[in-house]
Amino acid sequence: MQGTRERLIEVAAQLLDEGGVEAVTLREVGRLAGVSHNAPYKHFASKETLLAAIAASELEQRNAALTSAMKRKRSPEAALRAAMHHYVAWALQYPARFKLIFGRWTIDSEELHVAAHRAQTTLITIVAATQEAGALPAGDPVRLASLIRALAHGAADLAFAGHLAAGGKGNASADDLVDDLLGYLRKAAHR
Amino acid sequence: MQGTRERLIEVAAQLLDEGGVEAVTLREVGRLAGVSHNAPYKHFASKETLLAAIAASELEQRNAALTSAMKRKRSPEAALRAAMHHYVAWALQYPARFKLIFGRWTIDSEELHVAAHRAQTTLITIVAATQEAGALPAGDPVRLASLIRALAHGAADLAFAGHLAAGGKGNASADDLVDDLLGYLRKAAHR
DNA sequence: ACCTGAACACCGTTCAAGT
DNA sequence: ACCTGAACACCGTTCAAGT
Repeated sequence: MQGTRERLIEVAAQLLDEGGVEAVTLREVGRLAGVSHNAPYKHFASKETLLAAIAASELEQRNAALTSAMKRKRSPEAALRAAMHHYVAWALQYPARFKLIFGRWTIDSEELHVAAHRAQTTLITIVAATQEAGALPAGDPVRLASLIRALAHGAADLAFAGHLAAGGKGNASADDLVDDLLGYLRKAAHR
Repeated sequence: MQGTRERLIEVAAQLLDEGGVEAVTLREVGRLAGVSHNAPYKHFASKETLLAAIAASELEQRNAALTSAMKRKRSPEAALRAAMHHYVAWALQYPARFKLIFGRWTIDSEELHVAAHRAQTTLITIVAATQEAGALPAGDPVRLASLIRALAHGAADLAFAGHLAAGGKGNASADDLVDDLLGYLRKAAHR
């Protein structure tokens, strides 16, 4: 038996996945949670705060999944590739969570900042290890991690919206683009 | 003296820039345009249709600006770099338009598809020319254009949301990431 | 401490009229 | 052909109560 607060978050996340952020209404959340339409205000200052709580919880989960998945890979390069493919797959399967986390936060949640920073740090570590293995060009790993993350992010976003090379040959999935980038970077490293 | 339809689009675009898509209410649009709150329904089937009209008009404008800017560049490589920097600058200056165009379209506007396809074609042409000049790796220009566009898109989106290497050294702007990618691709081409 | 019901000021959309 | 005012079914949020 969980508390009302946890049930509200759970129900809201479900609505989010089913119909996007616009489907998350406090009234429907309350109804599904079996409380009145304004009971959420006893646990969250506003609808935005509830959404921020969902985003933070999702980021934590992603982080845990990422770090545990990393340990199962033999080479840092394979780990990096797998991490980016997971990122893309997650974004395409849960687009509303993806958009929620990477939209602009009107709530300045400390929890959210910490989780985002941790995710970034994990990626930087993998990038640095891949550089040492010679599969990525030398240089600031922070900046290189940003490059790789930005590509995965953009590819996932365009793919979801249906803007990725619609029709004809030359079609590339978001995963293909991730592989292309890592391939070019590997080539750029070996000269 | 313009028609009501044009004034509605103009006013709605202004609200969009000022307060994002959530600030665009049909009632406020009507008020600013000097008509009743449901006059927009005589010109657009729904709020979504009005937003789609804004997106299409914006895409056309971007396209015109892009093609005219291309002609002023000496090399295809310089043209490509300038095009991506323009894209990023536009996304950061008009984030609501950016999100509107690259969000999922619930309206299947033919106008919108045509404009998006034209923009893609323009970019592919530049990419192919840059390949011939030897500043990009060989291979399918459609796929390479997708890679470059996805990076610019992701970098702009992360930069706007404040998720790009927050704090510390190794900070990279979206423009930096575009330059980094083109640099690596150039290096990968010359081996 | 946690919850409820009524109320307020908004929405998008529809409809019966008006010119 | 284009517009209006009233109405409907929703919202987020607040507030005075209740246990």
